[in-house]
Amino acid sequence: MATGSKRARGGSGRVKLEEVARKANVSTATVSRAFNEPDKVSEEVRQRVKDAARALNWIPNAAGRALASRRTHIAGAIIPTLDNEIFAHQISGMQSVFSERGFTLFLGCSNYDPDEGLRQADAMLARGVEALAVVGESHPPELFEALNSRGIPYVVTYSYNKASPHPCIGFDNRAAFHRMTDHLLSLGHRRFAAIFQPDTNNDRVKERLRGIRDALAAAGLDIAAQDLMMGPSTLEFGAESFAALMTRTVGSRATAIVCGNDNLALGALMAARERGLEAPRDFSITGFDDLAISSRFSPGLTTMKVDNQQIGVLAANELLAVIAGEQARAQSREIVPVMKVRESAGRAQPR
Amino acid sequence: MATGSKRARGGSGRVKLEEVARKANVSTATVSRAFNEPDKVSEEVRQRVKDAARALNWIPNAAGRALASRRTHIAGAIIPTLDNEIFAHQISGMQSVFSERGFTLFLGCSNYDPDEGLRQADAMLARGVEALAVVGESHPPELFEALNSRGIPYVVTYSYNKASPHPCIGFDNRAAFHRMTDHLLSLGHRRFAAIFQPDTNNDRVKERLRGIRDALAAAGLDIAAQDLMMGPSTLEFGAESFAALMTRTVGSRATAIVCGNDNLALGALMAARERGLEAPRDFSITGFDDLAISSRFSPGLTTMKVDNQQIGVLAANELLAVIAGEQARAQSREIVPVMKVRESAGRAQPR
DNA sequence: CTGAAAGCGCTTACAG
DNA sequence: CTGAAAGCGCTTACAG
Repeated sequence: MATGSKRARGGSGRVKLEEVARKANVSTATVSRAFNEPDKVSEEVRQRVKDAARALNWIPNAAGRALASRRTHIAGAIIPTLDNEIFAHQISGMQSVFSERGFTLFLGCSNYDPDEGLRQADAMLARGVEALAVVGESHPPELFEALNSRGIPYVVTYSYNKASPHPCIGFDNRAAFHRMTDHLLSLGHRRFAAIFQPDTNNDRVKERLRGIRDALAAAGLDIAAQDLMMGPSTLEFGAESFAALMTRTVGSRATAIVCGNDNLALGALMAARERGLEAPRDFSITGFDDLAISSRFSPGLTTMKVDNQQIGVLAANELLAVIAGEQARAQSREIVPVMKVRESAGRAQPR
Repeated sequence: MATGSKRARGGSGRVKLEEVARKANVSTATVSRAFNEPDKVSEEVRQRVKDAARALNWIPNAAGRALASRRTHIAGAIIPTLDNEIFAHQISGMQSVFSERGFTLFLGCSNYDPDEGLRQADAMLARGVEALAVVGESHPPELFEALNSRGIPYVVTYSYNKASPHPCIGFDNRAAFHRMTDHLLSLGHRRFAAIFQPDTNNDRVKERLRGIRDALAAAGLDIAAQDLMMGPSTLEFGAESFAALMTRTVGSRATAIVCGNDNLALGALMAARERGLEAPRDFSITGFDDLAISSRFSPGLTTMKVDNQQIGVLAANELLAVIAGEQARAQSREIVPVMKVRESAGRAQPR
């Protein structure tokens, strides 16, 4: 009854630092220091405090701590979807680095809807994330403005673009597909088709298509409108698209099919097998991602590999370096995809 | 200089509720109510407050709010790994439900290390998660104790076990593999092998193996020690294991191979193809998961499908119901896997 | 090395 | 319907 509060505000019920202080016979300041700046506390007192904390099973309340210290030790990541292992691997890499450094990770999925991405970013900002990673550059300007005006360090992942105003950790999607197309050109192909995932709100896909077109243009070629199939990134769509492409008469049919990813290419290869068609005898085809199955499939799929987990690791490290004040801004890092030449793409057959 | 604080404690630099109140000419209490209990504020004042907030680009500080209200609007999920699409889909389902209800999601991966899972759970508890979902029951007792002693609602996902002391949202792994084994028995198989992922710290895998053994025991059969291959859940291990099993002389060789998941089964099927062996002519094989490729593969893979996204959705809804006080405890929900009978498992061939 | 106390940015019981 | 003010659980500048 001595110093009871005048208003009933029932606490959280959790043990609080004050109780630890009382039990250890020290001030609250000392308890705090014992955990956050241990060298500033004498060996003996430190031990006493830790014993008391353990005995009471105290877990510091992060809200109180965050309010007082203006640190949350929370980082956030926003990806389009977890249904794609590419992004899952990236998150996995980030998660482990952050966790190791005492950061907990918020995860948001935009489902390729920029507004949803913005909403989730706002929710994370309100909760005091100290850094944010977002996939790609296709986001509302408000998102980057919110980050910049609050001085929250961030990186764009998966895309890499020299000219970008944002720190990027990823690879040059355009250059990668330019390279793949050059490979097919060097095999003698002159007639190209493409099977792609949708490019709505997706700067990576747009860049990939541009890479193909750049390479073809340099050889005086292009992809005809009817030879560009765009749809869901499923085996089914890969298969259907392949079937559609093969309805063209042999003379005007593409000999090389560039797919936006391995899944689409594998779907096409399966459809081919059902029709008795074979790569590289009857056509050539390429993918992107180098899924585990792509190398073991028959024919082995020519594709490109990107270490997505590493993208996540690098992104987290850059963000942590900025948070720690080691650098003013996240630095861009370019990852170079590795080309995997296998049997699915061979020399163009004379017709 | 009038009421300046006596101590320099430089704030966060962010706009705060107090400034919104000043601009709108109301008290801080009114600003808070305008957002959290709008009916308690007159139409006109509410509008004035919202305008002021917008003009100042105010985002509420979640730490302050959490401290005062003892609500964080944060939930957490701990899964073994994101490298498995099964868990990625589950998280995806949870994420979207939570996000819709104003909750932000912490994601932790234990990498099948119970201590790491516990550490992440503690970090989440310190940050005030209002609910937690964990995959499976293989966790240190401290984890569940911490949850229970703090009254944090939780669910175990993916596993379902009638006898479990925890609320479970998932399926009965043992029953599923019992069913699959019965299917193979009904096809006349009497000699079984299994290719499985490791069962360390993994109650789901242990239950699956038990399901197989239960079904076999009922038929007076068992799996010989050398016919149980256990290793990484990769195509490679599936392939190697198949090769190893096929080195046995035909008479003592398994005719049915039960795989712990589709990936292992697909690896085995690929190895078979390389050797000129074919299912179901030369052997029968089953998987679990029904990956997209499993139905299109040739032969189509007999397997079982679980809607993992739905598990995530149900888990999030249960947790939200408890948080909202609609029920005292999360309720268990059993999902029933759907059997997909395809060509890879056929009648046992006479030898 | 340690403590008394102010302050972090909100919410909410109380009073009107 | 609105406001004055206490309080949520910590950290930290200041003083010793």
